Amino acid sequence: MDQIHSASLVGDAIGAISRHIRERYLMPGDKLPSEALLSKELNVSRTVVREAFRSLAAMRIIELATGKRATVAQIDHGAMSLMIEHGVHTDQINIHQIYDVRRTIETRIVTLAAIRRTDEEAAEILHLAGQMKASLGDPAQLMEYDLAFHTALAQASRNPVYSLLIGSFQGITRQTWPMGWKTRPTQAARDLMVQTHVDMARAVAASDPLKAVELMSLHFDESVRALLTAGMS
Amino acid sequence: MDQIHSASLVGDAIGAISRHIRERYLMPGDKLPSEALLSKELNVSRTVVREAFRSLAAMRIIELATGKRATVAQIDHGAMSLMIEHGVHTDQINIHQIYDVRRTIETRIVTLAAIRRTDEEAAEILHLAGQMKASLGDPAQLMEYDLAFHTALAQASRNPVYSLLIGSFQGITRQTWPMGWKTRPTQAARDLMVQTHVDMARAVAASDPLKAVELMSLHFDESVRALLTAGMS
DNA sequence: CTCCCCCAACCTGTCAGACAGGTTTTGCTT
DNA sequence: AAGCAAAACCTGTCTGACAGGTTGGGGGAG
Repeated sequence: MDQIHSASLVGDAIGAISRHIRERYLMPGDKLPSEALLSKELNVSRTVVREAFRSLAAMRIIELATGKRATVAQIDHGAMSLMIEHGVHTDQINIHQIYDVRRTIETRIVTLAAIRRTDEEAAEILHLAGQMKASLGDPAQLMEYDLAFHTALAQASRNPVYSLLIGSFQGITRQTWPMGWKTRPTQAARDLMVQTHVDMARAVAASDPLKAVELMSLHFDESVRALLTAGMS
Repeated sequence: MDQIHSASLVGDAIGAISRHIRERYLMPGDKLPSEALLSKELNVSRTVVREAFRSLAAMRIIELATGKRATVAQIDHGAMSLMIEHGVHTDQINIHQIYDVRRTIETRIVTLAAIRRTDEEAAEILHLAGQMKASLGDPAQLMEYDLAFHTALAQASRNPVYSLLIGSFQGITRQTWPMGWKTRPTQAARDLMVQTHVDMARAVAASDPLKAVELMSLHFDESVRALLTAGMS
């Protein structure tokens, strides 16, 4: 019954299921075998198959739903977001390090967005910047439009890896954004922050990557300064 | 016994355990309660707690080991690496998109590395570049030194998020690297590729970020061209 | 002949209990 | 006081059971 213990039955099952997906070229939405069938094929109990499924679902490699069969999943930032948050909460990553990465990739994103955006995307980006301006009195709402703005830019870059990364930082950004906002006490500072976004949207709409990058850099310079003022070492 | 079904018992348990880590400020290495205790506290079966543990372990938020209690884990690129590979295998991400991201972050990494590297790190980076040169006849070995070289640069950037990202791309790079190598058929092309790394290592050791960035850009220009030649659309 | 509804078969979510190892703690012996 | 061995504890896996969600197909109504 029991063969050589390579590592753990669950680990082996994860490998077998991954291989199954790869070898059959399964695409997102395609169905996987049922737990019962896999447990028979792999000669392990349903418990083991279930734990393997859970592991893959945690990484968003597959998707589970009650009653239905497991399916191959679309890439999604949920898992990475949790991992990043965990890193920050356990002092393995700090906010400045995240800002450095965001600055690096977002300057690239905005360049690509200015070059590749469709007209619909340009309109959406302009719209979101406009909504930011309209939400100056409601920080929580403003933050959501801000996040949506950067997500839309990533989308317009036409590179799903950038979307994935921006999404991954969204969770932790949501927890630190208010800190930066509070340190922009004057109306002028707040107007500037929002205006920078509006101008950036216009630069992207005008297909002017250089201008867009300049504004993105300005935005991050300003944000990092705000965080420092807030006492984040 | 059964209260309102928020979503799923396992989902709730994952939340409860995450909260436990956060609220008690647990750090990597700290122990979590046993499965039996958690199942009693959360009023669920051990099955549910185990599946929650597996999910968190898949995201490398906690670490499991037989006999021992679960512990809080250090951030690690294993899970992200699998997610990226899954994205590529299911045609949701292509190699060029990954190269664009790598180029973007590695030019930043090499700048930071040139500024922040310790003398030990500089020596290690020079050593790895030297090993690449010595492995010109053994592609598999050369690839490993190449990967180690870029990992060492990320390390020297002193930003764990860059290390995490570089590590995440390593799995898929390992699967595509040989393709690029084969399209450098002449000895001159291969020498150039390795020499670029040696020069880059020297620039980092000399604390010359501008030169280092220039070489990194050159390297990626060349790599992307190689991939295109290999017929990667 | 077509359409719709409902049921049977299938599938996942959760529980309880059991047992084989690996790990830690305790307490006794020397 | 140091060291060792047994007891207590813990995780990995299996089995069997049942509630509830999902789906395809067959039969009846129109």
